[in-house]
Amino acid sequence: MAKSIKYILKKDPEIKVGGKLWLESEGERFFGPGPLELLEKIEDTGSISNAAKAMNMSYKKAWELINHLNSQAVSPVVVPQAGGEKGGGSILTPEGLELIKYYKALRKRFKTFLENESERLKK
Amino acid sequence: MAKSIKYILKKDPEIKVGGKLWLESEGERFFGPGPLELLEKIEDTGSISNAAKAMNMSYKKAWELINHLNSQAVSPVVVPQAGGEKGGGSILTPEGLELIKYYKALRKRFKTFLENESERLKK
DNA sequence: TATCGTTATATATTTGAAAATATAACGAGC
DNA sequence: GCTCGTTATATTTTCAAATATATAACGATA
Repeated sequence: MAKSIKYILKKDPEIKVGGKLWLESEGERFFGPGPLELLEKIEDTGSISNAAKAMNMSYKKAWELINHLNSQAVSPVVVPQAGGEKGGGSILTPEGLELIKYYKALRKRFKTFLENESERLKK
Repeated sequence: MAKSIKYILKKDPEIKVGGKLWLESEGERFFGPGPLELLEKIEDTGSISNAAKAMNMSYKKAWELINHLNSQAVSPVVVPQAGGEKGGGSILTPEGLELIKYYKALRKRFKTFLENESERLKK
């Protein structure tokens, strides 16, 4: 009789089931933990540029994430404004705010899944 | 009233929730899709070396994965034999086979989770 | 004891993704 | 029309991760 998994892996240090979630279109990922944080920081700071700085991301990468993200939505989740008062900035649309809300709820359900699976590994 | 998520993302091409799962110890991953495939190939081919070739992985990386994996188990999941008939080889222990079985079952439950979440995104 | 292809390990090389850098366009407010 | 800091974009540089290469040890079999 083969041992079940909980007798195979070490108990100390504790072993957990970890994971990552994202949204994808045609196998290409366009939203996950990184873009979530970026959206939140854009909301906080008012610009892609400042948001990128705040999370130690290059502006280029941040801009590409936002650009790609916008292309997957019916209408943009971030609206850029080049030029203008203080040089411009970017704002989240209601759709952007809803996306944040959705992903956080999804993440919570995933957390529960991972916790349940990690419990299974224990005696 | 804000739109719900299903009115925000494009319907075509279809958008799905994707993800990845692994086993971790102290935040360090030691088992996931790659090691799973490697174990299966070791079972098929009889050696780490051949298994690595079969999946286009360098021997070094394969050896490190196996070494790390063994260190997380109470007793080894792969037993190496350097030297001997045909130069040696490696065999999976019953624990190794059980680990494959466990991970595949876990992956199936995760697949269900992802499918349910992807359904939510549709009308 | 000679052979075989493997395990085990160290070092050198490649390479590809990320970051850094540079530059132009933008447009409200002064 | 000048200034500001942003968006937008191209190019260069960096760096870490992966691969490639090299070498020794292993041990059953013949």
